[in-house]
Amino acid sequence: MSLKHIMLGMLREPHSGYDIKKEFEKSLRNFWRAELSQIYPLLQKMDDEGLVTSKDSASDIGPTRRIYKRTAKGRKKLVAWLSDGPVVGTEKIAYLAQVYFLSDLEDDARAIDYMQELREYMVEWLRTLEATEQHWKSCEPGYPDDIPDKDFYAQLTLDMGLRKIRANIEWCDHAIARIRRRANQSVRSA
Amino acid sequence: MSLKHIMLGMLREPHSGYDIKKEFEKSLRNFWRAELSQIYPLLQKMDDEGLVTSKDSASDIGPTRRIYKRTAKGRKKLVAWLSDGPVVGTEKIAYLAQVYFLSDLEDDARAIDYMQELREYMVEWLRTLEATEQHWKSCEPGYPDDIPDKDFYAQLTLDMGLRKIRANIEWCDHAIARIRRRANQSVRSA
DNA sequence: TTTATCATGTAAATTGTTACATGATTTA
DNA sequence: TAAATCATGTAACAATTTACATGATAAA
Repeated sequence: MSLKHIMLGMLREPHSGYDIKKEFEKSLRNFWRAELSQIYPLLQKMDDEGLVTSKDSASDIGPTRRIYKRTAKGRKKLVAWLSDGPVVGTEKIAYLAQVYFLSDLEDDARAIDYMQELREYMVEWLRTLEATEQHWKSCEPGYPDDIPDKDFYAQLTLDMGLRKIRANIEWCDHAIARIRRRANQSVRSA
Repeated sequence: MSLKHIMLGMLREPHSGYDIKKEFEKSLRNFWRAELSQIYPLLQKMDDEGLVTSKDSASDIGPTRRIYKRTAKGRKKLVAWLSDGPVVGTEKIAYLAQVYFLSDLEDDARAIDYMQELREYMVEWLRTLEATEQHWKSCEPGYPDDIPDKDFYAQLTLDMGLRKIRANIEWCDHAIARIRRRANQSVRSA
């Protein structure tokens, strides 16, 4: 159960459910996302299990916020998750499944359209990652290596994001070129 | 709902639920997986919806197989899915979430262990992908571009897998080197 | 004779998404 | 005055995983 552990990671500092959602949108969206309707009940459950504590905090601009923070037990649970080693082999990448069956479009032009749309999405994504990097560079003087541990490991995932997305764009370009070359050749058998 | 469409892709040729599971293990495991307990009920549902037809086929080595094949309606549904454009932004990569919180181990050596274990997994994965490529190369004379459409698009996903996994290994190496460098430096603030 | 493979499924639990419900404050 | 943001949640549904259940054949 990754979400629980991810939230335990975030709750090193006190956060509300709303905060957690924002953190997903801002920093983790490249590898995980969760809806408020999943976050709120899970926080309550984690409270019941003694993994977090909660306290109410009045807000001047909205309703009372419920602030959670992990307990020693919660931290131990997170460390156990990390110590168990990498959680791998469960990734699902829908767009690759689509590419796998792209021949069913029975039209090279439409396959190219698909790959171009995918490329555009990746380029857009790269832009946001590069903006994030730029922001870090200007805020943290020792970026990327001489920064606090917490930021350093976060930067590692940003670095992976940048590498992955650049590899993806290159792949799209190669794929489009290859489909074009095939399309320009004489008629092939299906 | 991607699984339904993926199965419609597979059911271009007649297959049993058992066959479909094998296909996941053999060819799609890099970007999707599904259990038999999900496959069987979904096939029945798709039959009810008129997306596939089924017929029983006696087997000499086991129980009667139920063979499914997509209908014209099923194929249309698949084409609609592909035509809708890339399904993106829903990927969940648990190991990146772990790396993000690796500072909670509060021990560089254990973080390095983690990254090394991740690297080993990736190397193993690369080996299987390279074996797959080798197999194709020796079976299909025109590999990778002068092969039937269906195989060509499958090869595109293999190519992406190889690129991605190689980028991952490079990233692991860089990450390990960076963690080591930091560990050897003087004490830093958390 | 035990284990693996073939082949079907159901049941229960967990995880995740979409829709619904409320109400205050701030900005356009 | 309408829309966005703040902030909480519940309900219903969909997707996925894990465990259970059966029984034949083939290989070690």
